[in-house]
Amino acid sequence: MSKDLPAANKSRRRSDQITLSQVAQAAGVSPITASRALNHPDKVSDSTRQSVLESVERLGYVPNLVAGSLASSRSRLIAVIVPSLINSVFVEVIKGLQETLEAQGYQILLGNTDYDLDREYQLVRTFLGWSCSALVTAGLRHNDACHTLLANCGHPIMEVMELGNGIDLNVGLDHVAAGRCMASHLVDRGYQRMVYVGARLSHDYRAGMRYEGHKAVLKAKGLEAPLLELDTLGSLQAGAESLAQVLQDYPATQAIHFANDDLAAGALLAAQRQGLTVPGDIAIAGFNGLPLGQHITPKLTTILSPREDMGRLAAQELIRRLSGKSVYRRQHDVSFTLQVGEST
Amino acid sequence: MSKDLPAANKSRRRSDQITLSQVAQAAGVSPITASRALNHPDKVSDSTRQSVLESVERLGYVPNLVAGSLASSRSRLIAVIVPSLINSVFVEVIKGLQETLEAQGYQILLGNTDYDLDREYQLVRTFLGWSCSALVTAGLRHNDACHTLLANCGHPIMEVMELGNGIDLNVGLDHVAAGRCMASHLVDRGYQRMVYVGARLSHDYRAGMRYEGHKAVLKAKGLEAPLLELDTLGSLQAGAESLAQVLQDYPATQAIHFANDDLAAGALLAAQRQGLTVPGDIAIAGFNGLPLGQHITPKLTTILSPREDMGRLAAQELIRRLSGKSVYRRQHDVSFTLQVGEST
DNA sequence: AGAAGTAATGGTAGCGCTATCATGACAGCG
DNA sequence: CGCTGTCATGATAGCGCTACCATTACTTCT
Repeated sequence: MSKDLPAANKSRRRSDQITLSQVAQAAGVSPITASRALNHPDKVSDSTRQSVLESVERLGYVPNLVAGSLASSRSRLIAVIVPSLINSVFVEVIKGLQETLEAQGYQILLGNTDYDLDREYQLVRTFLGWSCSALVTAGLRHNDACHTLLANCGHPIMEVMELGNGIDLNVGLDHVAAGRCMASHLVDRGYQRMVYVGARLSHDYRAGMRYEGHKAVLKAKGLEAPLLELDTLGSLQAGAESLAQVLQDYPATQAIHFANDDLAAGALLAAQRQGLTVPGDIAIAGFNGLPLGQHITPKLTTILSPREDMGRLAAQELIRRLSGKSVYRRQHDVSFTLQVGEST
Repeated sequence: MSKDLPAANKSRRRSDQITLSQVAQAAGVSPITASRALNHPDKVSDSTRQSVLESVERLGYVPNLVAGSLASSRSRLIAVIVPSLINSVFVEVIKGLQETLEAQGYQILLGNTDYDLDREYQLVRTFLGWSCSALVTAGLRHNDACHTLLANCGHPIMEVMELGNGIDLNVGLDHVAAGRCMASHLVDRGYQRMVYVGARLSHDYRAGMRYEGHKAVLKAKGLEAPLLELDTLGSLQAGAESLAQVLQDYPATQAIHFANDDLAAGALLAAQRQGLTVPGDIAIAGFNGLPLGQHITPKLTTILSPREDMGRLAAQELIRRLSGKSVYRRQHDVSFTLQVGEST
């Protein structure tokens, strides 16, 4: 009769979701005990836990993680910030991260910077607002504000992809060394005149680091190391077009060292269409070790980077850190493998 | 001297983050006015807004979105649940979603079911716990519990990829029609004996729907429609292997209709290696319209599906819905295009 | 002139959960 | 027998923010 008393009707609940208090009431315990039954099962008696779980099931209770996070300031969210989703490399890292993190009950908050460091800063701010348990960024380069924020936010930071002097944790590989590795291979094969082809090296600065390695090797041998930088994203199409460009700008070229397999495969397939033999007329090398390279003829010489493993390892180290265990190593070199095909 | 009074020290704050109250105090306004200055800028005077923003900047305030979401029960998080990240198709849809949603200030919570409907249910539960503004799922198939939860949770639901009788909003294409389209093309080309090759059709049931379309066309012409179902994920490698299998099991086959371009391209490249001419010895057709298909020789006949557009359109419709505008259409057919190459 | 609206601001009281401390019951100890 | 320790549970009081209602100072309208 006296329900909905105006004075008592101060509730602001907008959803009529079941709350933990209702579950607790149904189970005949206090809300805090119900909370413990769900989050610290070993801290309540077996019988209590049973009856709480039974009530959860019966009422269809869905925990409000927002409220839980606010109260505990722990969210089990992990922010993952990548510069691109078009480039399958980042997707494979995400895959490795996700597989491992989801298994441990973490969720991924995904951010895409489109290679814009200011955008990255904004994303970091937003994600910090969600009290993420940790942040993962692709790469070691940030703008100053972002770097400061990351360094001082108090959450674990994992920087993946490249190896170097990171803010906190770091899993990656040495891109300069990878560039050196491939250049050495090409020199060993006897090529003297070669061009490095990359796409937007200011964005894909890791490809730029590989060029540095490439250049160092060639200079040491007294060879020129011309660079062709494309203004498009790396793609099969861009690779095909760059082949023509290289043959025009550097007609005597014997080998092309591409910044990635998409470009390399595009060029290789284009060479085939034009009746050029690879590596007879022109040798072609890539980077990444995409499956495609091993299915085209001739098989592509490339450098295999363990992308999913990188994600998995990063996730494992983060989990170790989050569970309070001492970190095995702050830095992990996942290394790379030269995969000699038939295209060089 | 008298700081840290035991009686006053009830605070449970673990982080020493700046709060909105501190910003408000610094700006000489009440917390609620500061809140409005940030979230409803048009509801405060220009001078107030200026001084609040100035304090935000000076103190380095990062809004606690968890607290905001709890208070307002709006999170600006959008859950995106896909069955796989290996399959680039889903990544492209995510890309389209993200591009559009991030621009509107929404963040993506990413979930991967690995084609497991129970896992999907768990993810939906978790994401509902985050009071997501909306949920996007790839596909119309869910288990009963999941379907009930989605239908009753009160949030907008967007089901993408395929067209059909959805829970709420739906953007996709008709996969049965796509299968019919390609089969008709092959029949028109004069092929009589053809095999449909798919990978794990119980998982990739949309490929199964395309097979249904394929079969219907062939049956209508009085032709057999044998199916080869692989037990691996679709990949170049699987495509290459399936070619041998088809030639062994169905030696008289004239054409192979593959469930996707990865398989088709793998088979096409394998055929080349084996000295088979395409389409002379064997015709090959795919689905998706991946760039790779247009770079191999002969160019692959395939069906182009607008994956990024699908994501963008889905995001736009969701935003329209979330901003309270009436929805233009609950269902959108993004359609597909037959792309005739040289492989058929 | 008085009613009625609008714009800018603030006080209060939650959102649903969990950290913290307190309580009572019972075991083990010299 | 009192003392300390562990276990299971509960009462209280926030976490940081915003919805809701109230207040004040002005406009505008009939």
